[in-house]
Amino acid sequence: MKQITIYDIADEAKVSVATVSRVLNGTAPVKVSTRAKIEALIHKYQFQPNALARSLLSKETGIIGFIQPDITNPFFPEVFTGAEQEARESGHTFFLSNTIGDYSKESEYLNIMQEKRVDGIIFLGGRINLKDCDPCLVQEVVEHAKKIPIVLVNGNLRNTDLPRVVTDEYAGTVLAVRHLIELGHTQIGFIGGQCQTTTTSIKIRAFRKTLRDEGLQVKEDWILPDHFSMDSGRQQMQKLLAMSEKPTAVCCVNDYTAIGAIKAVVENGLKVPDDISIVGFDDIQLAHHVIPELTTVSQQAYELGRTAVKVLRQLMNKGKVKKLTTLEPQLVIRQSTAAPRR
Amino acid sequence: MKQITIYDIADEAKVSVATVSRVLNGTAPVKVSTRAKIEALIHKYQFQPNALARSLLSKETGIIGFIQPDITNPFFPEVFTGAEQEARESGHTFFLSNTIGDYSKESEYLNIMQEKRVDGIIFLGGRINLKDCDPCLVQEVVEHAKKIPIVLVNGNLRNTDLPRVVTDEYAGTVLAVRHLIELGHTQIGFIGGQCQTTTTSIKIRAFRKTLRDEGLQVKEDWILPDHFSMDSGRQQMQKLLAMSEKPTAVCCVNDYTAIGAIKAVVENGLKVPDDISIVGFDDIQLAHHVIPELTTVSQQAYELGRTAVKVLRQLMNKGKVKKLTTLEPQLVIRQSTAAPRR
DNA sequence: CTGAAAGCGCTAACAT
DNA sequence: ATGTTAGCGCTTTCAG
Repeated sequence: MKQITIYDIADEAKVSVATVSRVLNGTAPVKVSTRAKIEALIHKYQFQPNALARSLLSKETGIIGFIQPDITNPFFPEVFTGAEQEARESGHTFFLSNTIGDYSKESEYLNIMQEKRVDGIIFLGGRINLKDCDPCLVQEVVEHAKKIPIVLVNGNLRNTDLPRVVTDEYAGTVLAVRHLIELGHTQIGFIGGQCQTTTTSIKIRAFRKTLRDEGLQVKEDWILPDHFSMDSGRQQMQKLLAMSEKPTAVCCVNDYTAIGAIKAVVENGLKVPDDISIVGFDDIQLAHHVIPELTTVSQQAYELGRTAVKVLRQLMNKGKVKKLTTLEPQLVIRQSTAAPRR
Repeated sequence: MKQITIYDIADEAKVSVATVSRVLNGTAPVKVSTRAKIEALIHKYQFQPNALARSLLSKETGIIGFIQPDITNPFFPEVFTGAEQEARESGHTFFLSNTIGDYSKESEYLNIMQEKRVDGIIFLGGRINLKDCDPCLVQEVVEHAKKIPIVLVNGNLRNTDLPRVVTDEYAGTVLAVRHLIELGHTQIGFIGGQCQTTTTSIKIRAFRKTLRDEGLQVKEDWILPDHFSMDSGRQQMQKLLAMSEKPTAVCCVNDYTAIGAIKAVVENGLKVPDDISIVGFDDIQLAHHVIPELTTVSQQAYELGRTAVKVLRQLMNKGKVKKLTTLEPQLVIRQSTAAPRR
């Protein structure tokens, strides 16, 4: 169990630690014979230099902190996978946290990451997605950002100039609503999301505006935010279906709620899209495995992750960074939307 | 951007670093007035002690390495969530890797984790799930395990005594097959998984044995391993449905393939469970949101994660550990299984 | 109660 | 080509 060190190698090879360090890093020429001797020892003991000691000196850990709310919602793993892919280029690896949108956990992780001297942080969800975030929580992030590069993904912090990478959720929602209108729908509802959340409020705003722009009436009763889960989608759709006057199409805050919504429709003996059209948001992998396959707005989660790392890397290299990178979402038409009955 | 150190604090407080260290750790009494002075400074500069320096000394990083093949398959995030929950008790956090079952990536991560001196490693998937693993790959893990505690989850390494936490997949499969037989099925197929994988071979073995024990015939053409993805389930079910003689029920290697299989059935204009019963394995959250809700075998993913951390902790504390902890799977009957037609 | 100093494992001048 | 040595930031004896 004892970890062996550069000294152990040096002793046995009868050279100084500097020489061992040199063969380890190829940082200066070493005689072939002594190099061979040292390499043999390294192999013999399966010696791995202590990264803690190295980092203490170099001030680099090669670690990126990834703060995200729910690893169980496939959207985040997809972003993570993109980030990981991109990070390979620069040899960075990840320290992952699961905050469940709990602000105190975010603080905790922010501190831990700072203590562990990660090279940078990618922040998703939680407080950066709040319409009205407590200034203290904002300030906390700003303080950390003074010491360590942070990029915000799909979120924002008021009065702050942290670099951000976002999907244009407004435009995405417009795409979704227009699609429904073009199919001939005039009675459209909105389901899911939390009001205090920017994702939700942006989407609802785009929803209302598009409806009005197209000369349609916005029925407030049909706007039912609640949560981001499948269960939530199911429940809200249930409510909608219990109303005397029902919409013929529904926009959902994300694919998870959309899947729940479909479930509710089917449970009521109705059919998607025949009786009611449903459109999601995110385009998680599952979206085209569900029955019926989900029409949705692609956020390019993977690309979002890659881009976040690219921006973070610029920041870490003290290069100039675009304060805002926007990815354009795309409408993906599949089976869950169709023209309304008759 | 400059990180401040214990020296900066000591200087400004006109005390020695030792004293600062004492208030930081509460490791010895400090006069109230000097303590106050120091604490004020710590707050003023938002000082966070450098964990690298600490770990260098303490030989503990508070980090657990989590090696897993596919963060995109919800089963793994569920295990991870359980692990994280349990790890909070001891203040451990996670270093995550995504190996995509690529053995060279596993090696790479094993090395990185070793260099970073993580306190322990939880290993899922990849080589530990191989029926016939290259001895070199086995040896590599064994070498690492000499230096750092490793626990294997749902896998094994031949001729090795690394502690393991596993679901009894054999028993789980028996449960699934029996359920189908009790419903009256006699024509049963098996879909998904990779042959070289122990999960798959254990399940297929249990599948065959149970069928025979119940006096039923095993039709080899109906055993179609391939992969673990939804697409794979869809394709294999497609093949099954194209056969002249078809089974009336199908066991799937996991929930993902089962969902793909349902998809294929519906695409062929048939119904689950009316025309064909389907049972999955894992009981991912999605299983009860899919239409029809999936009958499956619960692996208690969350519990698996918790247990893995518990065992790992014992190992880290050099306590005695059970070499093998087995979790009993449970049959969860939902809507995707029913008695065969007529 | 507090300070001086050694040392954790490694790298990077600076010598030789 | 190789050795010596001074840190990196922190904890921990050992003295006062």
